[in-house]
Amino acid sequence: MRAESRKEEIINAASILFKEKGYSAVTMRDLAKAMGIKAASLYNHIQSKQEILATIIIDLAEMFTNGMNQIVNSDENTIQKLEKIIDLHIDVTLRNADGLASLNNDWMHLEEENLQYFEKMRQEYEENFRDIVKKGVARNEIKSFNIEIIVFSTLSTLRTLYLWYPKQRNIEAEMLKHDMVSVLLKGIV
Amino acid sequence: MRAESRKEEIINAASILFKEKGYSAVTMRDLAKAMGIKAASLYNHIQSKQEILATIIIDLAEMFTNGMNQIVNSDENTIQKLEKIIDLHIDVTLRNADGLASLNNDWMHLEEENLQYFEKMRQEYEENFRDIVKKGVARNEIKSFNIEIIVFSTLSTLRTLYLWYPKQRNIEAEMLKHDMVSVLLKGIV
DNA sequence: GTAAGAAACTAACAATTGTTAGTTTTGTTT
DNA sequence: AAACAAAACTAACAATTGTTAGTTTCTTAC
Repeated sequence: MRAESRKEEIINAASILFKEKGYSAVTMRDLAKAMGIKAASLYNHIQSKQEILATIIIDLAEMFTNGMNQIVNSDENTIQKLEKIIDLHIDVTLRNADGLASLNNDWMHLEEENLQYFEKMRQEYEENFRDIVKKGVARNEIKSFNIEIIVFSTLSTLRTLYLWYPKQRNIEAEMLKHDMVSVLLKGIV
Repeated sequence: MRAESRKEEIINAASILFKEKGYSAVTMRDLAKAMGIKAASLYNHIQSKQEILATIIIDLAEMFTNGMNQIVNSDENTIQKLEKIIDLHIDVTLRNADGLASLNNDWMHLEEENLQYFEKMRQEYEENFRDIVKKGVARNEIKSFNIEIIVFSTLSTLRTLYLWYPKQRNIEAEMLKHDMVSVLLKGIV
């Protein structure tokens, strides 16, 4: 396992604090205390509080974007693509559940270019998702409910995984993937 | 339509700002500007910033608690109860979508008694939900996937409605209820 | 038109914020 | 042991925060 750089340690500590109280409510003194140093010392490793937030969010958003691009460019059927999207969310959640809190709740505190970049990625992600569902309905692979409702309902669950999965001690990733596919696609009744 | 008191106007304006930036990032001067007055003038109507947050969140949490208690104490079957829970979330969302942002994202900034009261209500709500699903599985009204996954998945979608529904111009409440029941209970495949 | 309450205002406060400058300590390499 | 970089420190800053005190203005009822 690669040794973490001091900067990475700070970003990980920040992810946890941001998850607990949100970006705006966490002060640099809070973060320093969590690291066992003084606030001014943080600036030997990072440029600003904003840089921390941007690093957390943009890295994660790019993971989703890259994952979705691979899925879109594959020649699988709709159900297989949806299964891969579920896999993608579970994988990213397992890798960085703390950071996903910032992506979901604090993206609006990004500044200028990073905010625009993030919003563009998010919009394209949702459009790719919607197109997959739309084609699925057109090909009768998916029931023809309102498309927006299907997209919203599925995406809500996947986006909120970060809040829930870390609390579950006895659910394996494979079991989660399997049951999640079933629940989201085939229903519970 | 009943005339809004000045205090209610302030709380509604605060709900919108809290939704956009979160409780911690909204200053009393931001709120005053949105009301067209100076920050100090707010204190003729409210006691503190914290009181505003507590009012928004506790009122909504009590709506959910009361709604859930009615459902639990009814003698309907599992599917009917789940449908009523979906109805409840849609109704509360339609009534106060802005406030739900605070309930979902800023509850941890409540202080002392209100924080405890909220956490108690939330925990009981989730337990009631879980019990309904559990009974449904035991009676073979619901497929026997992992219960936690079913509860999490359904609740995630319902809790996130506030983010999504206000943006939909051409979805009627009745149509939303119908398709949401179908998607969540019967699946999309 | 005056009394009274509601609702706005100005001015200021003490505390906290992110950040910088300059200095000292720690740890490693020669 | 000397040299050097990494990483910590102290002290302070200008701006912003929620809130209070005291005062003025607006609205309504008699």
